[in-house]
Amino acid sequence: MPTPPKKGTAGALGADFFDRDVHDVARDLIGCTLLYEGVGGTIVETEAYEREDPASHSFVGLTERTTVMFGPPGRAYVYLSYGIHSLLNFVCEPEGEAAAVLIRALEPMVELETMRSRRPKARADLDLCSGPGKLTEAIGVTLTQNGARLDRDPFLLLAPEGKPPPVVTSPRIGITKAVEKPWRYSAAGSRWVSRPRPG
DNA sequence: CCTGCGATTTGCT
DNA sequence: GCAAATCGCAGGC
Repeated sequence: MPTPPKKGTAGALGADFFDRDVHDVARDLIGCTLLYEGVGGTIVETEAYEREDPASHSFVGLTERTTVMFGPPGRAYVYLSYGIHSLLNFVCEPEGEAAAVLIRALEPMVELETMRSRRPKARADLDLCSGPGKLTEAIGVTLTQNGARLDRDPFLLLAPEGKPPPVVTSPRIGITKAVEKPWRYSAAGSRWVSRPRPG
């Protein structure tokens, strides 16, 4: 059977990209372009969360909040952190599993002025998207996008145009369980990652 | 450069 | 009832 042509923009990442090991996805997302309503940039930092991972929301099993994580891959899992920040994750692995990649930092590339106006507290462009709560504020992602497909508007995810950058791993940030797992993935040497800097 | 703390809401025990 | 996948500000070195 010939492979049917893929719909959507050339190079756009579909559900098949996310239907595999969450660590492979987290690593391969570094260097990809993430746009939300035409605003965003290059992904430079992610973290992987597994089904049987004490640091993952999915560890407690299927609840109202974790329903999206247990659902099909290629969807957005957005939740409220510390009562204030919306954090954006990409659901991975087959339906019934529950793994997700947290998007932690972007290099701002498109619609810089829009992002600056949404984040007046950012003193420099380095502060626009250098954290999971910062980048959702900058690109405009909110809780209403929980469960939304990533392969259609208003999301646009593109594979790197050239060679993807080298990736370094380090321990995850802001968790209290499974703190030793090196499941934070960053573009090597990037100035756009969050604190503390890897390495 | 670093450390400490309050904001503010939800979800699970 | 409390901990939480964070951020920004204050204060000290």
